[in-house]
Amino acid sequence: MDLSLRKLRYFVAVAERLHFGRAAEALHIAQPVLSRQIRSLEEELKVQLFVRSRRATHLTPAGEQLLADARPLLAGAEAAWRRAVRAGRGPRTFTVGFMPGLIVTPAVRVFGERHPDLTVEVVRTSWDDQTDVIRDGRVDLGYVRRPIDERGLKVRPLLAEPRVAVLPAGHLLAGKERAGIADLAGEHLLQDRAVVPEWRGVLASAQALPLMRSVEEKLEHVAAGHGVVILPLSVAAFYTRPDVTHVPVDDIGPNQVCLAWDSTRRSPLIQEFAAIAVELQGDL
Amino acid sequence: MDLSLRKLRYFVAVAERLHFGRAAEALHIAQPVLSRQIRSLEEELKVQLFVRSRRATHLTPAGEQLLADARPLLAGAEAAWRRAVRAGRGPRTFTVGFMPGLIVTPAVRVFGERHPDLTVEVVRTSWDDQTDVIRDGRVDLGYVRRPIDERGLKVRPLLAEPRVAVLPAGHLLAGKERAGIADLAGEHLLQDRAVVPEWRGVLASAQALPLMRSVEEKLEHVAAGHGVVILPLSVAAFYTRPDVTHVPVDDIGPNQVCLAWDSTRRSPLIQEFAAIAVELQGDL
DNA sequence: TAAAAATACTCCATAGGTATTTTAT
DNA sequence: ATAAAATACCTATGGAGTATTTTTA
Repeated sequence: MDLSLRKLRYFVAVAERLHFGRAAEALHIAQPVLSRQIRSLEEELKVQLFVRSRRATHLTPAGEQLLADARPLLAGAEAAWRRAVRAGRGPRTFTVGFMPGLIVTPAVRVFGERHPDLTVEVVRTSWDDQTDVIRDGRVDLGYVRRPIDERGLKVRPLLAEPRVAVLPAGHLLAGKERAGIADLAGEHLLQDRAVVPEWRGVLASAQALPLMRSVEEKLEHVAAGHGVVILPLSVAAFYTRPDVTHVPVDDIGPNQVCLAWDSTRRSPLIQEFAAIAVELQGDL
Repeated sequence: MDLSLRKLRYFVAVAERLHFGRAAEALHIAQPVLSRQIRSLEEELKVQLFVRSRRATHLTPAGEQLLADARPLLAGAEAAWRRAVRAGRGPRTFTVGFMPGLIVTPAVRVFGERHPDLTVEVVRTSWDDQTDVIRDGRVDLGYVRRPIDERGLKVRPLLAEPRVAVLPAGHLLAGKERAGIADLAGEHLLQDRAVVPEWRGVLASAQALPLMRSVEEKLEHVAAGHGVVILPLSVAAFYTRPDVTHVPVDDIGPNQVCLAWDSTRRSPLIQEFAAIAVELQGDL
């Protein structure tokens, strides 16, 4: 009758690895336990989820379907748990996430003044977790930068800002007024391709990306001459260092900044914060 | 670690009734079992959910918060279960929901022709369940009529159609070209107020509404002279009967018809169906 | 034949039941 | 005094473990 979220979590672990032994290890349980739990899940649903063959395990169509639903469901459960615990402990809080370069303080200040009883918290996010923190309840509302996976979210465009190429200070293009994306041909893009779709079609050297979790680390690599990064203007302007400059790039579309929140929720606080943020934006 | 959906379901039952005994009865379990399960949930979360006093049980703030998240979570679990089972049994299906008066066949036909392997099903919905069927996975996409609770849904406006007052054939307004909402003063509205927000401000007789689940039943009551209903033109035009007519009402806004689907999902099939529906709409 | 998953078994935690007690009005 | 929830106590199922067998490229 009730779907077990534990079994669902186990299922996702196996589906991600397509290997019972390694999934069991990752879950810190014994392999036979996992085999039995998956089998039990299959019996409850009366549906086969995996095809087990000698040297490979793979998903059935039903398994694919379940996997698609499982992740948001688990994130939702985590979010519900976290929010309930938070509501029970101490003062009421409202948490805002934001990506580097975005200024949230004015909106937070106005919002905080209207709700003196509320503790307003602020969390800096990154490309990797900017939407995860919304889905799993760590923040109530996030300032995000597109492109994002909008599934499960309510997204409200806030502003668009131009993007620039960040270069070593000694670069040919350094100091130029503007540049075209063609001028970057041959450069190494120190970034996930998906973030700069316009990069397709550029003749560029493809190398393995070093792991860079923060803007600071990206700039370190740029300064070291490993390549260039494309950043929203406000970010490039914020993280200033003498050995790095930036030039606007004409044919790269602007970066869209949006407000986003969990689409299953309609808290008056979320609505109010969003209204304040939009209004303050209009003032600029 | 894992939230138990069973306990969550029990929690919702108690939160809805604020009475352990009656909730236990509704759940077909014994009252002490329910007491223990709720207590166990409170211990897992380390948060008090209910305040139990002698003749009343009520929710704590944490309980309120959990209740807000619980329902979509349970609906999501049900949807995931249902879709997995469906994907496992027989041929792949795509299910479309629609409200009375809406014509879905052209879109279904085009979509079905492009996917000969797919079984396309159609489900008629009502005011009460038009969004529930989306949330709990009974349909993949729905043609809905606003206003709806948009939480958890992705909504795409499709068309707007004028609304008319449906009257007995012998009514004063019968046969008129147009009417204003003021002309309906004193009439009994056989409908949920929320559906016709413009009705506020009309001097109208307030009576208990008889239970009417379908358009047919509403028309029966209109014919019997019990009052009037406001319907989208296409609905009034479809359900024709000799003892009932309708007149356009000027100052009631048009009814908006939208496509809606579960916002956590982004299936190519849903996208494609939506595109076809929008395109066919443009042709009219 | 060897890696991978399934089965066999044991143990304890948890969900269920009934009977009874506590509690607050 | 009494309605409502909590506690006590018992049973059965389900999840966890280890040891072992089955399966198939």
